[in-house]
Amino acid sequence: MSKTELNTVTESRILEAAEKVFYLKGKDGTSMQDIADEAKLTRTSLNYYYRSKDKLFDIVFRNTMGHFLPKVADLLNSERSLIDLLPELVELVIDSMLEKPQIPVFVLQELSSNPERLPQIWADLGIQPAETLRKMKNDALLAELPVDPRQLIINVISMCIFPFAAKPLLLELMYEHDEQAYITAMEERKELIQLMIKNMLKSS
Amino acid sequence: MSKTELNTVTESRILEAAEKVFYLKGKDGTSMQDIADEAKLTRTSLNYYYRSKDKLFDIVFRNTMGHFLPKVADLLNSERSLIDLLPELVELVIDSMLEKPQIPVFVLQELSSNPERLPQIWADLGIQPAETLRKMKNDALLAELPVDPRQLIINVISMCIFPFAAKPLLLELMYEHDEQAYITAMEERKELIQLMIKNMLKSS
DNA sequence: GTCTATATCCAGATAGAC
DNA sequence: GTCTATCTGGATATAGAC
Repeated sequence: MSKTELNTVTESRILEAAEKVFYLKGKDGTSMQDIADEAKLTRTSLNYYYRSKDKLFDIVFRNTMGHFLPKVADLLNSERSLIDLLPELVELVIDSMLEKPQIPVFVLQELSSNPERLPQIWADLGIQPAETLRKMKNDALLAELPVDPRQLIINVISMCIFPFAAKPLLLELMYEHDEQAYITAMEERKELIQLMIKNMLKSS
Repeated sequence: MSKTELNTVTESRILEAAEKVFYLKGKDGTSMQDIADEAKLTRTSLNYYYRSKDKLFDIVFRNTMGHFLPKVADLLNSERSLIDLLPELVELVIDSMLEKPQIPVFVLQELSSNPERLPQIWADLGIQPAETLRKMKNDALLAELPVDPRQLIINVISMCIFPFAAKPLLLELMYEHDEQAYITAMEERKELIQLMIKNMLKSS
């Protein structure tokens, strides 16, 4: 292996370690030492590769958003009606969360203390909120619905994401600490939410 | 005013300041200095009243849970069927969140990094998860439903709570930074979710 | 590239004057 | 009760040897 290859191997080992610890303890709860321990390196080396904690966190945060937002953005930027897209959206979001269930709390906490990050995120991913909102308002199929389309979408993403944000609670209250039972239930929700959507579109 | 009255006035001023800053920046993101500034005191005085940051945080956290969980617990501990209780639960939870919309992220973040706190919370509030789960399984009305009652409840609390956890996102994406429009929409959700519940109970 | 050693800073917490 | 002054520890980050 060449030196630059070794280099990138170490870099990604650091990123993995950083992600793991940041997800677990949050940005402020994590020290560079924690990450160094996890990556089996000294703090100095982290600084060598990523200069500062802020920079390292920033990369982890962007990677996290990049893990699922681009696919969501592709869907939203397509010319199809939102109603057609919803089933795919549900599938997509739940599958992403099953891979990394800690993402919701991690992202919500960061956005809640630093909402000014949002514009940068849209820019990174080529999303234009104003444009998306405009499209939604002009969407012929949506316009005929008995419900406010925004409420419809809020319902869907709430049901997709919240059960992961509240994982510890659900594990204890509903699934008797049985991880597998919890995961199975989350899988089942993909079908279940599709059904709920159909109901919402019918009801008046 | 007597000295002890002045005392308690200062104490509650500190608690208010602590709550405000903890809600905004999270436990690890806040320093005692931040709280002291907010309360217009020196750090020393905080320590005089509350001994340590951990103790202060603990009180804020318990107060927060106490803000809405006792009412929820009362509902769950009653002998009525969960199906009857759901409408009241929706009303209760959404109203609580409208009062303090930062609660969801604050609580979810803390529970996610310290899930071992949960047993203490049940103890404080006289909730017995095992008992509640048992009651749910023996609930005659629930047993006849076409859906897993746990999924039903997850859907309802997801739709009640998530829109507050994601407030910055919704404000930007759906309500063009119009706080009032956002609040009105959240109010409307009380009715809307009732309707969704009816649909869930009908569909097979 | 990775280490040890060190500089700087800031946080939490306490002692003691008033 | 509230302050100033101080202690101690831990965190980020850099310098410089190997």
